Amino acid sequence: MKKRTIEDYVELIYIIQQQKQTVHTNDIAHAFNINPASVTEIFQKLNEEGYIHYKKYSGVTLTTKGKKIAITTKHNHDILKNFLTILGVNEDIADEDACKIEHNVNKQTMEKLRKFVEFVKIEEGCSRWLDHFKYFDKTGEFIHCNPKNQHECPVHSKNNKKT
Amino acid sequence: MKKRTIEDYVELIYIIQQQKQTVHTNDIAHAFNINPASVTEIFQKLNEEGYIHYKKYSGVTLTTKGKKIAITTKHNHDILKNFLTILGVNEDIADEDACKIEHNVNKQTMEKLRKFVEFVKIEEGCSRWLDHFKYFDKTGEFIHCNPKNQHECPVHSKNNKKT
DNA sequence: AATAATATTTAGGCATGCCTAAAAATAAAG
DNA sequence: CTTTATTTTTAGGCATGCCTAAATATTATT
Repeated sequence: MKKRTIEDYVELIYIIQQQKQTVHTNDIAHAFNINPASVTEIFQKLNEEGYIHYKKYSGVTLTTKGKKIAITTKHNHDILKNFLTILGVNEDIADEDACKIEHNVNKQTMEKLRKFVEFVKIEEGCSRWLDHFKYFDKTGEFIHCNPKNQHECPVHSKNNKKT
Repeated sequence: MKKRTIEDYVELIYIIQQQKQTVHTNDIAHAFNINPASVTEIFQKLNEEGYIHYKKYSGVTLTTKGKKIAITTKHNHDILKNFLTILGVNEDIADEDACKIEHNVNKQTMEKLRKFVEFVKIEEGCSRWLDHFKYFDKTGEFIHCNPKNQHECPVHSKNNKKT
């Protein structure tokens, strides 16, 4: 039995809302594969706690508070997913795991991860170490990322075709 | 209300067992700050499911099955903690977050993280990029990790004192 | 607009992970 | 070895996050 949090629901509502304006019980029920009746309960709770505007039978929209939560949650999710993707985790798994991690994690941790992703992004194209990491990941072989070794580096030397 | 899993308990029992042989309800109750009565219930469940040997009033020990789970869980925990520490997360936060993440995460993800930590460990001392990342984390300034820039790199040039 | 189809809600139920209070077993101190 | 203190267990309770079945709204079809 999966345990879903307020953030999960708010985030999903946010995503659906970008295409549909109002979000209905069935949208959530399908996406999370739970019973519409359960979604009604959740809507009631989210409404009480001020995350959504809810009126019986009319679907819901996010309040400002709700939208704010949704955005930071989605933001965290994206960072995590990007990060995992950098490490070479498959996209679908990265997505899944990002979901599981995103709520639990300390702000500082998120911040470091964000920086890491940003760092790698800036490095893009000139990052030898990441190539070396990927090579290490694939082959188990470690090449010293040392300028003087460069000519004999199987990852970066000219006469080497990267797979 | 924190949600703790079987792995959490088994792992804790494992850790305590390394110093105490048998683990008592109060040990767990203190460590997790929950009521001893709740621990009894948990012991009963863990016993039924074959993770521990349990007899009323006599404390518990891990079964082979339990020990196996505990070891891999602790292993994952260590990887996560090491990883977060590499990124510069404070040790206590790293520990806490490792706890939260360790059960939820895909095997592939764990594997990539493990490799990453291993990679960085091997690189130890000759890893310019990590220094550059830390510098970027601290200052927001990015230095191209390019061999020809090296002489003007504020992180690695001789006439620079690293803080 | 009447009826059929679909969507939503209500009501009642179940398992889980914790709680408190009180009972029972064990350990410690005189 | 008996009384007291401590630990552990039992019993009963509560909130949560889901479920099903049945009732009620809404929407679509003729």
